[in-house]
Amino acid sequence: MVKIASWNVNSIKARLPNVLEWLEAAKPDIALLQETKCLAENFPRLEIEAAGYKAAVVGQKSYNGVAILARQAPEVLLERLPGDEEDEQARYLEARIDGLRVATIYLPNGNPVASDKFGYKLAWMDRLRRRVDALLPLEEPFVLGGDYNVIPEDRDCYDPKAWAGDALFQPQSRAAFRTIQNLGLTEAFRALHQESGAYTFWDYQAGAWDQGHGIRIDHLLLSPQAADRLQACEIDRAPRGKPKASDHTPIWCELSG
DNA sequence: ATGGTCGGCCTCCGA
Repeated sequence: MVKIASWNVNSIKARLPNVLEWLEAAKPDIALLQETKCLAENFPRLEIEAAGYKAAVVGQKSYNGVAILARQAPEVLLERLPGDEEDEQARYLEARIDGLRVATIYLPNGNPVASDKFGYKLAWMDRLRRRVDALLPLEEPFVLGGDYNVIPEDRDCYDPKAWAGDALFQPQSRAAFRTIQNLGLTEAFRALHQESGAYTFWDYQAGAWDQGHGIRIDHLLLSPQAADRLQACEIDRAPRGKPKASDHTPIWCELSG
């Protein structure tokens, strides 16, 4: 069995105690992190290694940043999403660990909708679609996990009306997410759970966590060969309730074999 | 109750 988790940590430096506590408690074999918010050379590798994990890192000053943690050093396959040589934002890292291909994804937020940020989001999603298109013919097990910044359906949102104008909830964003899935990927959480109100993000503002006002935007997308092995997928709410929490909480899945 | 919260950091931007 292999346990793969994804967590937007909202700064690896600010969150290091929380991340170390979570690694110790949840014991993922592979951890896909987003919003590390630091240059690769400033990533706290020593502390992560002391916890028993090797890190592959793509960093950037102040914003974005992704990493993959695993017991053995991940074999890095790609450090950026193909399709735009001008794109310098640290949002994608693909690696192989024990025969399994994984990618950590920090998909652009896209707000405000009436700005070029929304166009960048949709273009990034089309690049991801093309990447999936290139990977599927390999017929490999792979997991693309991360902060997709997309609320797939009304039931993934406490108050759909409140999010109607948001980039995370635009019909175009949701359609692009569906298009990627419809290439043949399995969204692990929805494959195993049908309930509404299962969230992965609660805003820091307005007591969203205490009031249960969340959204589900962190997803694990599995290739057919990975989906065949899917045993479990859960959202781990515990880290969101701790002091100095990230605004996201981890999601994980287990694959047999 | 017409606000409120974080993190990084060229004190405002991004979320």
